[in-house]
Amino acid sequence: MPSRLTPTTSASDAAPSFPPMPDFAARLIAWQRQHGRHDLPWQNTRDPYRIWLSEIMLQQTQVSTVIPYYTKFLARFPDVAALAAAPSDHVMALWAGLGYYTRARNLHRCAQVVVEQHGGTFPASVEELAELPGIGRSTAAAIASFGFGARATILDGNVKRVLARVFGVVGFPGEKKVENAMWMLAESLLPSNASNAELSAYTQGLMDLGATLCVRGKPDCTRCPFAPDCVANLTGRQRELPTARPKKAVPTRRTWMLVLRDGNAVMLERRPPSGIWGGLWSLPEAADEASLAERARAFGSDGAVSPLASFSHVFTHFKLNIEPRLAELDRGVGALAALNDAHTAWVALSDLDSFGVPAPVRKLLDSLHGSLI
DNA sequence: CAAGCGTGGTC
DNA sequence: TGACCAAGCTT
Repeated sequence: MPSRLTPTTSASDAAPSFPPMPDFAARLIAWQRQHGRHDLPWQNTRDPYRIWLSEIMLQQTQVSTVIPYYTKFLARFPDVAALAAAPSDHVMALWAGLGYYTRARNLHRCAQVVVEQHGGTFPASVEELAELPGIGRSTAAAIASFGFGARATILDGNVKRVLARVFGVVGFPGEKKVENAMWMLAESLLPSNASNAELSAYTQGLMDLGATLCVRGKPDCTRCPFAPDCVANLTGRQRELPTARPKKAVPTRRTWMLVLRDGNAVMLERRPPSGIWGGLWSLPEAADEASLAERARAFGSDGAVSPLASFSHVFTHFKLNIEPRLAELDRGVGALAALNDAHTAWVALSDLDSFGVPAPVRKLLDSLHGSLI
């Protein structure tokens, strides 16, 4: 029998077991009610639509980043029917800047499935929720817990960090084996005889503990209800748990972007539905200087292309060096409008809000707009 | 299964 | 200032 301070799971353990933790749920619920968060914009409602919308936006995204987007979406699309009926381009335009654009597409599809196959009402079970586009196991549990008081566990970044520290779970949580062990542990910690309200508070408590006390950098163990039992706290290993992601070199790519300008308008191209910035509107690109000049001529420019300040943008898995080039046309607004189709759009620099434009491209165009005034 | 998928916060 | 990663899901 290992000491309760001994890590009891690792990548090589076939059947991990964990130290006992009496009253984990009761202590967490009590802590959440006294010290947790109760005034986030998506709290104090049982409307599954609002809960779902917030949970999708919060995937891999911090609360402070989500709040303005959540407010915008709720104002424009007050219910699931309004969202389902909206054109895809409107949804993408409103999502622009938030990242992970597959979420926006799945959000829209999910709204349509709820309307067409569930009569406009979100299903109440975790199993049915998890079948909907963009809703995985953890998000389904969050929606079911907050919306219906269901007994289901989440397992997000907060919970992984809390569990790794409190129970001394060793191994990168992104690894399947470690994640599976954490799902088992999280399930085992759910309270057995709790009310709907208590189950909601329990789920919120998991998130709140990880987001406000058991943070990555400097966890505030003095205020933690699990400090007397926490493996990381008792052994001074808060910094080592959870186990960090294995380091990997980030490759660099380079692209040339064409700012084709006619007066106050620029030309945008719709990107392919999958891949980086899928489905968004961006600038025409080429793999080198000469190819870009060729594209400019094909669009009717005289071939005079001038350089703008280059910059780089870092994604999760690669770094992109962007070489913007400026070319000018003088056709006038009326002639430009006739060129627009499903893949091409001439857009006034003052009207970019109507299009889903990637954040770094938006910044480039905004700076250009500013310099033209 | 691991890889692909954005952006901004934080230190 | 670059490293690290956040209320993960899909392929």
